[in-house]
Amino acid sequence: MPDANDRLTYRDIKADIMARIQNRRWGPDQVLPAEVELAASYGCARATVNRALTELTDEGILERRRKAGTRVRAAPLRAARFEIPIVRRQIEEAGAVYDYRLISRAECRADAEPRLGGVFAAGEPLLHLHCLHLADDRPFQFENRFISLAALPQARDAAFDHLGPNEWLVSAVPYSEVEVSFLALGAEAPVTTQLGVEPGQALFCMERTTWWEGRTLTNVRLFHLPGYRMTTRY
Amino acid sequence: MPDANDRLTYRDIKADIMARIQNRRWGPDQVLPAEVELAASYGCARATVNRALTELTDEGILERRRKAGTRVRAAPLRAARFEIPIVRRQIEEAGAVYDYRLISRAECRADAEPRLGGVFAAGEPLLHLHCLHLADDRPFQFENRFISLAALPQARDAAFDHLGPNEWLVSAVPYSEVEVSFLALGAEAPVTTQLGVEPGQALFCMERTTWWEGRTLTNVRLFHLPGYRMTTRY
DNA sequence: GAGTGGTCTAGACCACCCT
DNA sequence: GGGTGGTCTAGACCACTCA
Repeated sequence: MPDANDRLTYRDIKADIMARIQNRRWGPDQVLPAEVELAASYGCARATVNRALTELTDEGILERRRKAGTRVRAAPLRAARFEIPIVRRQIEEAGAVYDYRLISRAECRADAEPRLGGVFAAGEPLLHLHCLHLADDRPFQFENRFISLAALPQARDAAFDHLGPNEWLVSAVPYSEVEVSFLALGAEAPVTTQLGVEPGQALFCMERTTWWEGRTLTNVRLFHLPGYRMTTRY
Repeated sequence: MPDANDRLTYRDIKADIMARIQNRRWGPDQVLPAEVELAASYGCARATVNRALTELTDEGILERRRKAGTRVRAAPLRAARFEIPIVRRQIEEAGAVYDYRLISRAECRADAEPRLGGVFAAGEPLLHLHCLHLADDRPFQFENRFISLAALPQARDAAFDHLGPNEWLVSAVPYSEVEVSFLALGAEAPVTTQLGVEPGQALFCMERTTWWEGRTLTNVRLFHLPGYRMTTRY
């Protein structure tokens, strides 16, 4: 019995269904009434119920199969959504002054580091950049980036001394396919000197690889200061 | 020009719009035609276009405001979805045999560790558990958990020697509110001995705090082996 | 004020897949 | 075979917010 005389929205229905699940009126693995029945009992159109149920399914609370019906997931399949921050915006939103420095810029081949073997085509020419992102003049994030010169030859003409490679890439090739990983790495040179941390210190690292039409464009490892964490609620 | 004579689905329309954005036919910050016009040009109902545009907005590609219309986000707001794994299922899906061991079980107060101050109510009685999750008899994940005995007194009666606390909690209080963090921590005792790693070794850690009706139920830190990473694509 | 997206309705057809 | 969810349609009203 959710609302009063007013018409129900799909949000009301979502909330009501969620409440029934939390109250155990609809327990784990239990099959819910069919959409038509729910629509009748809520006094609304089937499409409205459908939207509520579809969203709860996307959120991992329900499980739906044609003919089998809708049931409450016994172990809710929880998925956390993390916004992938753009470092400049991240720093500025924290009220600090963003600054950027290019530390080094060199060309190399894809076999320079063993881990690049699985990322780029063998022997492909790469641009290798080390960059530092600062918040209020203090190191905030160290960037170790490789850009494929085979896929993006125009990167050779970009200096990257004032515009960071991320912002350059977003304007050159937005909306590409991306793989993101979070991992923990012990600090090694040159991260240690740039971030001012001890060797071996545990650092939170975000690694990102970007493709465009099947070709690897860039791979980057972003190293954060000790204590950094990514957080979300659900 | 997406399909042939067949009726268009909202997926076709999504794909077509995405393609136009990638081809720069609709560049960054450009305003798209209104829903009614798109519907006319695709030869379908407005609701179908609406669903496509709504999903692209949720995915961070578009930005919509009433009256202002729909525009292409200049810097696509990317959000990555990570499934929060249940360790037993994670191990079994990798084709390994799951095993669980309770390492220690003790009662303490919320001031036992300084970091618990911000999580539990001051001085609250807690159950402190150390657990090990194994894959094929090898350590896979170390669990350092605190459970509020004020909020969950029935935890006192659970032995946790065969059923892990996560599975116990899921059956006791499913569908609660959760905050998840990913962070990097240097290994310390007792993690070092349980996972068999050197002190200071960088470990990927997932921390999770769970509430129910405003009270903190549990806080857990899950430590993974070196090299562990969480990955997703978008 | 007026144009846009947000949502609901009532009806329909179909694909899937359980029994 | 038949019941279920997935999707589309055509129309409608409303809330927001820009100019």
